[in-house]
Amino acid sequence: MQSAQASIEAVGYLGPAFRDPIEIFPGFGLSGFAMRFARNEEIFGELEEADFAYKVVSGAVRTFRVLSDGRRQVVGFHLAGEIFGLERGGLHLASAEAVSDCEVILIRRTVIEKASSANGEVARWLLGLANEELVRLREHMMRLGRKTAAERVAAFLLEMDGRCPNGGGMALPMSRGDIADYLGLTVETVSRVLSQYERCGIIAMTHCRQILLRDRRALQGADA
Amino acid sequence: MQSAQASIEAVGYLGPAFRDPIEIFPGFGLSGFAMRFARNEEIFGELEEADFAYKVVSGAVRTFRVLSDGRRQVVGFHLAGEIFGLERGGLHLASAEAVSDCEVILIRRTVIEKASSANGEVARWLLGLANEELVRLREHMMRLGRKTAAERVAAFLLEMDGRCPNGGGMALPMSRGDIADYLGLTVETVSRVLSQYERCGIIAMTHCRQILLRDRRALQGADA
DNA sequence: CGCCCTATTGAGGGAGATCAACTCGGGTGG
DNA sequence: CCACCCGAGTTGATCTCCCTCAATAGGGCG
Repeated sequence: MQSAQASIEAVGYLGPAFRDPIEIFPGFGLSGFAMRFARNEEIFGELEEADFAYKVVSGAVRTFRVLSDGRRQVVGFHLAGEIFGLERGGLHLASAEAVSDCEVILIRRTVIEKASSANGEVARWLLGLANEELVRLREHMMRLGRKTAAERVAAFLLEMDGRCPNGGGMALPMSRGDIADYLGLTVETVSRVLSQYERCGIIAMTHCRQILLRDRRALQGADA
Repeated sequence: MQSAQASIEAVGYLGPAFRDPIEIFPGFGLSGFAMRFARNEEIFGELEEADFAYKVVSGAVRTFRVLSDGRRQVVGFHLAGEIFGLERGGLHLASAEAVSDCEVILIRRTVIEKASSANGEVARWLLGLANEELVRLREHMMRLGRKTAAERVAAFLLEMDGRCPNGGGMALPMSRGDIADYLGLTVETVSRVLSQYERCGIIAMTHCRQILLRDRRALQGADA
């Protein structure tokens, strides 16, 4: 895991690291430049200066926090079109890494803040993003605090089914370890629950990351 | 638990239910009216129309969600000066109840939204509130997903110590059950951990809700 | 083809839940 | 003022779900 700066050369094989400026929120000069990151590469680290916010163009990103003894909590997965790293304050409160090779647009936070100050519509757009995230976090809090392993995995499958569709099923970009750290479980437990669901005919796994929901109703029930 | 409407008469003994309009965010006509709620009374329910946002004047409020089988997750505690019920969308995504007898100010959401549209400063103020909440939720997510019972309780004590000081110690407004449902634990576990901390001399409990942190360092360590 | 990382499966243990008994304290009514 | 009552809190014994440790299987990349 290298820093974003180091990666500019490191991922040269993926193509040009920088692209032309790209508009993020049209009409207010909120444009940024594109960068590519290889799988598992660090995009930014916890407590680093938060100079940029990020928008995923392709691929997937995870944000997470790590305790001193290595325990990791994945805060969220960010897929194409989504924005991350936008918290207030001068420092990032989580780390971000590429789940898969990916391309993201970087926008200077100073530019965003200036646009937000000058223009209420930008401020309201940011507010909308923050509120969407709040809804998701509160939902996830319920899972982490009060749901069983089976219920958490069911909720995860339903969440992802809408977000990364792939020919009738879904193509998960993340590993079992990422899922486990998102759901507050272990790799083994995630794997066991998935196997269980497959044995019951609730899901089908053509590859371990290619999952088809055969009985959405059952999963919704299991989600409680 | 009655609805907010029913409570207007129900809590008459607490004094007048309504007060004169009170400014919430000065200078933009964001004023509301005060209401009183008795301990454990419902302020609003999950999936009810979200006509109002709320600001705590005195006392404490809990917001929470409940699963069909009764499992409860407390999303947050709201003390004097804090605002709750402000999520986007037409429906409340959590219920709110008075932890103790309390007084809150109600502001029409339509008024807030109008002020936000007309005035970027209001929108930025709302954005700031949302971001504070995001920081708190992400921190709490780490606790729920990856921390032990002892670590969660330590984090809770440290959080509350700053928020409800009372003559050198702190006066918790909420029951063990509330704490347990906030931390994703059971009443028994919370009680056991607190007893443990008291036996070690890390805290002192004059009454069960009156707690003094004798060794903040140890708690910060336990918080990991 | 062979290596290594990821995923799966199995066996055993432990943190916290559950079930149950008991204590405490505050409020109410005699 | 005291006796009673009831909800809240504490403590103990047992259980269970998930974690831990370990071995095996699969799959992508050089």
